[in-house]
This record gives sequence, C-alpha cells and structure tokens, in this order.
Amino acid sequence: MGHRCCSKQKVKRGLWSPEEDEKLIRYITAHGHGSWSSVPKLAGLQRCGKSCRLRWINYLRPELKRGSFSAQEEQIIIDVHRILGNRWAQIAKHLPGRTDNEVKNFWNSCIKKKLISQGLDPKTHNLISSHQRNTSNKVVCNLPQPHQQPFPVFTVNQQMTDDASMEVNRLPPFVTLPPLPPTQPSLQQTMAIPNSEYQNPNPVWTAKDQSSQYTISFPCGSSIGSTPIISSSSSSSVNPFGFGFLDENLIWNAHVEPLEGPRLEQVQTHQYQDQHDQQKNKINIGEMGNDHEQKCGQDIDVSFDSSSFDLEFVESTLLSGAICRDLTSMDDLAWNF
DNA sequence: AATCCTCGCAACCGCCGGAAC
DNA sequence: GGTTCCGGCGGTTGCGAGGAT
Repeated sequence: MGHRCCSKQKVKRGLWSPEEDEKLIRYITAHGHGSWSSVPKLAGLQRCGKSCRLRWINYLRPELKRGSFSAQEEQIIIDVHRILGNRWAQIAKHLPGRTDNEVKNFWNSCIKKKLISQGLDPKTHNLISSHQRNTSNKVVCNLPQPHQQPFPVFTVNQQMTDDASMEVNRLPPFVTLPPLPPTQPSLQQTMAIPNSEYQNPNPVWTAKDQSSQYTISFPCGSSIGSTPIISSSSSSSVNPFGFGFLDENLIWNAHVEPLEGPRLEQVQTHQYQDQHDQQKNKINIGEMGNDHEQKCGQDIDVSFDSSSFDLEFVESTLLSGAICRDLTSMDDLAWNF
C-alpha cells in the first residue's frame, strides 16, 4: 500500500545503498531537509520522504553515536523506561547521539531479556512472582503499567483541607522523586518544599495508596540516601507505582534534608481537575504556618491518585539534570486537594 | 557442507496530532 | 468545521549474519 507521500511516485524500498546515502547526505548538508516530502525529488532519490527522514535521523546524522551501548546508557534506559514506559523517543532524549529506534531495538534485544532473567517484568519493572514465573513462560502482570499510570500524583482528601496548612507543613523539605535508583545520581530530582527550620530528627511522612493499600514512609529530616519504608497489606513484593524498586539493586533513594530556599508561592493543581475545584482547592503553602516542630513526629497520609499523573512533569525533572529544583518553577507538578 | 534456528537491526507500516487550507 | 498534508512516534516485519545441529 505505502504511505500517502509516496503513493504518487515510484519509490524504492529496502536497504539503502551507499550511493543513496551519499545523495541524501549531500543534499541535506547543502540545503537542509526543509520539507521531507520534497527531499527525495530534490535530492534525486527514488524514495519516500518518510524513508529519507528516517534514514537521516537514524543513520546519517553526523552527531549520531554508533556502537554498542555502555553500561551507563543501559542503566539510563532502564531508569527512564521504568517511568515512561515504551516512549522511546523520550527515552532517547536522555541519550545524546542515540535514536529512538536504536534504543527500542536495544531494549527489545537485550534489556528486556536481561530483566526477565532477573525476574523482573520488563513492562512494569516489578518483580515477577515465583508463581507467575513457574506457571507460565510468559510474563504476567496485572499491575498498573508505568507508561499508563507511571507515577502517582499526591492528593489530599477533601476532608483534610481543613488541616491543610498543618499537614503540608509536615512534608519533608526535600523529597527525591522515587523511581530513580541511586546508581543514577545525575537523574535524581529533588522537590523542594520550603521549610527552612525543619529540625525534627526522625519524623515520618507517608504516602498511601488508597486502592492498593500501600504506604510509603519517608523519614523526614534524615540525611541523604535514607530509604523509604514500603509497607503493604498484601504479601506481594510489588508496589502500586509500577516500579521494581524492591529489587535489591533498585531501591529508592529518598532524599530528605532541610532547605533554606525560596518560598513556595503556589502549588498548581492538576490540569484535568475541574476548574472550579482547582480554584477551590488551591493552597498557598508559602502562607502556611510554620508550626511544624511539634507535628513532624506524626504521620501524614497522602493519597496517590495514580490516574492523574503528569508525564510532562516527570519529563521536565529528568531533563533538567539538576539535583535540586525549587517548587516555584515546578509548574507541572500537580496536587489535588 | 547443508540446513535450521536465533538474534540483531534496519526499515516499513499505521496511527496520531498539529498545521495549513 | 472538515479535509489534507506532514512530521513524529511506537509496533512490527523482514533480512542478513552467525551459531548450532
């Protein structure tokens, strides 16, 4: 059948010859690609514009890095895939000189098998139970897909809003986004919550998933590298977030420490939430009280709404490469109240 | 040596969203 | 508002190389 752009003319398919490559390189180097649909004609190629684009992007671009993937690149792919799922183009953006096609092929040919051999579901990065592994060679996982609901958004029940100022003040000043293992410090992203006088040495705040009855406890005020405690009402070793961080090599690196920083002016509510509710529920943490000292020893339950995850936020956090980023610039972060 | 099988990878296909008309 | 064009993306296919039998 063929694509529309090449249905009008006779086009060659299959592998590109060195001569065709040469023509394409020469043309694009001299003129740029402009409209891809016109490239084949102008470059003297019997190819579809789409094919030219693909050939250039995947193989002829001078900035491409060829050769096998390094261990570090592999780890980055795994880390980002855990968050984004099969969004190869997004994953490839974290790997300079690599293409989405390359990453996809590498995943399918190598990483996928490696994860399976480690007992991990390559889709969810969760541990595959021994029962599942024993009863079928196929990977079975009914848990939320990371690319579908990859990262929950904090929500606070409406009934909590009366105490919102009090509760929010108990949040740790710094919370490292959970899915990234400590092996990739460059990808760690810290969320700053202004709380300059955070002093309680052993407070805990917990994130609770209502549907799955999981609770994650973050030791507030602890030093870098402390590990959250994940408890569950089920006996499964998996978790509601679709991350396999219970694997001994993939443990969260909760990053909680006091911050002297700019004050948070506003927290954006989720984009999909009803506009009225957004207005109603917006809170200004910057205006909140600062009576956290006597409250930090208590627990706070924060419900996860895994259906309202903001991928752009995760994307921005990964791309920034910064360790810390204060919340005033985290416009994509969504909070439901 | 011939055949079969597996694997990696380049390329294609179909879908989608945005822009232009 | 509907249609067409185009670029981008993810899934899939098909081919060639190399290893196993």
